[in-house]
Amino acid sequence: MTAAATPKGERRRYALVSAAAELLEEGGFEAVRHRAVARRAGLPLASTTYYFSSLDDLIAKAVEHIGMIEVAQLRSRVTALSRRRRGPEATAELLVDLLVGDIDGVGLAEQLTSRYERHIACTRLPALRDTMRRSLRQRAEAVADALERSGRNVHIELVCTLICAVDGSVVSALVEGRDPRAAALTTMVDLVEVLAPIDERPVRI
Amino acid sequence: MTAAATPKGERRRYALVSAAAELLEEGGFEAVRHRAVARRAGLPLASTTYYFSSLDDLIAKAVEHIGMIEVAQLRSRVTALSRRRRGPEATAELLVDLLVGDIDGVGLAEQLTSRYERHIACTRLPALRDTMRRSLRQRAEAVADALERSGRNVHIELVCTLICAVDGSVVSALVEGRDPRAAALTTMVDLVEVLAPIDERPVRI
Amino acid sequence: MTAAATPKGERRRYALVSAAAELLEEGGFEAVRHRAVARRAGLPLASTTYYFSSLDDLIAKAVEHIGMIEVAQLRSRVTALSRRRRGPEATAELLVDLLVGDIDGVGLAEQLTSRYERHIACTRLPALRDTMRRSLRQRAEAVADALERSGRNVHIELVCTLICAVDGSVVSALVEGRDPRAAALTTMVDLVEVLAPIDERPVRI
Amino acid sequence: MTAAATPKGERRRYALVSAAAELLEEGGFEAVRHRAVARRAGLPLASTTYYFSSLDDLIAKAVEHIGMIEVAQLRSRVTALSRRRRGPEATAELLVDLLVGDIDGVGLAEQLTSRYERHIACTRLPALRDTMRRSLRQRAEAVADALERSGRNVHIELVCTLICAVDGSVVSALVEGRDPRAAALTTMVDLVEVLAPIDERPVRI
DNA sequence: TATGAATGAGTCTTCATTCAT
DNA sequence: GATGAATGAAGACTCATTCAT
Repeated sequence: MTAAATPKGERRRYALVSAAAELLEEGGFEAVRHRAVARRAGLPLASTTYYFSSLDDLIAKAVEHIGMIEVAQLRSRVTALSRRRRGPEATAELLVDLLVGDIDGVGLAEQLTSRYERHIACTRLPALRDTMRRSLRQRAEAVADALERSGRNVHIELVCTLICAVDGSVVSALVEGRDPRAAALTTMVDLVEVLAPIDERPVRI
Repeated sequence: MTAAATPKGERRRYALVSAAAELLEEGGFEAVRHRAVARRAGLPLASTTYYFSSLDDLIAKAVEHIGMIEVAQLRSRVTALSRRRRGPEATAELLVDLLVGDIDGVGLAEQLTSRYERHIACTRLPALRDTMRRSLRQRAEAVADALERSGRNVHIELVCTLICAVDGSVVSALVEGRDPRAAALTTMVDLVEVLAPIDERPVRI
Repeated sequence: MTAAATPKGERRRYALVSAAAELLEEGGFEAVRHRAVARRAGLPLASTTYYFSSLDDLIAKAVEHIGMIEVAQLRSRVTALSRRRRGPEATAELLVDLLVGDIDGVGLAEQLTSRYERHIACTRLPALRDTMRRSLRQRAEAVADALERSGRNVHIELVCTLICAVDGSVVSALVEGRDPRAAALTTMVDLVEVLAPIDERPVRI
Repeated sequence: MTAAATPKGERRRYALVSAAAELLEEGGFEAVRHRAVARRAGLPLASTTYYFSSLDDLIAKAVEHIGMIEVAQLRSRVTALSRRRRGPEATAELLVDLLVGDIDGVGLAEQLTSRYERHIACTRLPALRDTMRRSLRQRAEAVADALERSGRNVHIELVCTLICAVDGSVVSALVEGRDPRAAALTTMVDLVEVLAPIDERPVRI
């Protein structure tokens, strides 16, 4: 506990969390092992148990870490939002861009796989639930914010529903080996009637 | 099919697959271990490698097993479809009943968790892909069949989109700790405009 | 025992011995396993224990098999002996040709490795001793025969000594990764004074 | 070097290598197993994988260990060389004493068996090659040194040839169940003409 | 504060052999 | 006569965690 207080300790904690996060994205939960994390972080094996009470603890921190990165990335995308055409199709595109864009250099499929692995992991690892819940809420808020900034109507519940549809179609695409973005876009286009009220000036629903 | 009819070896294979499937549903992929499967099946450890070339092979068979059970269950539900009210709300309810109904005694949440774990596992374990793909296709077909039998219009692509939305909302509910059925129903209701053409007599889309 | 009496049984025994011999040459003693032999012979696993009392028994038969092939090969070489130049150098070459020639398509190094593995294996597996002893004696006799046929003097003890020198230099070459034939030839040339009396008409030693 | 001086870890490593070496000499390569080594060293099973990256690694270290012991033993013999008679017979005896003397309490036949097992093992286990090569070179150098110290002429190539002859005759004796020293001596006597120049004052070859 | 050392439990897998048919 | 089925024992190796320093 106090270990984390030192600047050096803080740096090491971060290095370990960061390494664990990388491994988590690359190889799933089973790839996050004490040894692997220590090696990736370039730190001694025992540091993993010194800075974290258990492997589950370290994993939890890694999940939180990725969640924060994802949200930060999403927010910066929202901020940088360029002017877009209006209309449900543009809305569909906007949502897909926000939700299925890759964070950085890592492969998109790998990133999305990891994302949904973390989602369902919450059921088996309840310790992750709060973290994930917060991440999901922040994600929804960021998407809502993006709609607002682009002069659209925000129905927060509807936004959640659309996000679910995107998530579902992305997972489906991952199973089928299809392109996740294309799949999500198709899904959104199918839901054009639902998108309409978001896009219309005079809210009517 | 009856125990007496199947030779002993086949019965043992089945016992192992069945045990592996149980463990998979109860504890996820990492719970499926040679020892655990053998113990659950009441068979010697070596029988797991005698009947299956590797643990991955056994896991693949377990995934296939669950997939077949799920589809069979879904089909029997479709067959037993009671007369329902018409209207988009009834359609929503129908879809949710079909997609988020529990198979048997096992907990619903556990069952759904396992289902989506198996979905995303395809990315890391490509050997599962074909099996899962087949299961998903059969699921979609069964749902389409249900719509047809209940005198509704079938737009197969739209059906897939709705299934994705249900899947996404179920996963979301699992993360949040909410009731998956309720969540799926809410989502469907949000998509009532999309459901409408399914329900209308004269196809219009 | 009686199993071997049937023609079919005899054929199968041979197939198993032959398969075991191949595996022995290719991968050493540890490569000879029930499963591997059965697979290589295209016969059921249990046939390996049906036709042979144990794996050691099968190995012994395989060693004997290779020994007989080696001797037969050597004898045919002796029979086919072309007219050669005289002189110690020619004698050296003759000996090396006979002792370090490869049997058939298999790699020479692999064959020689297996040969000396079988030699030293006798100490750990006394059951092989008689077989190997016979093979070695027949080898020495065949070499002596070759010398006689080519009009040279035969000192059986000296022949054995020369054979030992060749064997030693071949093993040495295998360790060093040098060409076994070249190494053996060099050794023989070093022993030219010893070869001289073999070659001279009037025995002088 | 003393137990007190070496840290505990080093002592354990040594105990394991030493145990592995013993097993290697007593039972050949297949006797060197994690379990057996740990039991022999009186250490927990996991220590074998803690100190050595793999069993092959441990075996390699054991082979190196024996090689160093053999060379050290040979060198001490060379140093302690008593005044000897001259003449080829004495040279033969000297070579055999150096090359076929037993190291310590262990049985001579067992020791020699292990030696040649290690020689030919290099072909199947290339990782051992460098180690063995070094051992063999050092052995040849030590023998050459012995000849020099006893006022004899050294023809390094000839020395190697004689060593090969000794090695070959020892292996042959092991197969036949004859006394290795006697066999080696006989072989050397057969090569008396070759030994002569080594023994002669004025080098003539 | 850190960490090298250590290990019991458990991982998947192979295999020689037995036995019922 | 022949073999599919079966399994206890052992194989190499991994890993989360503890502990002494």
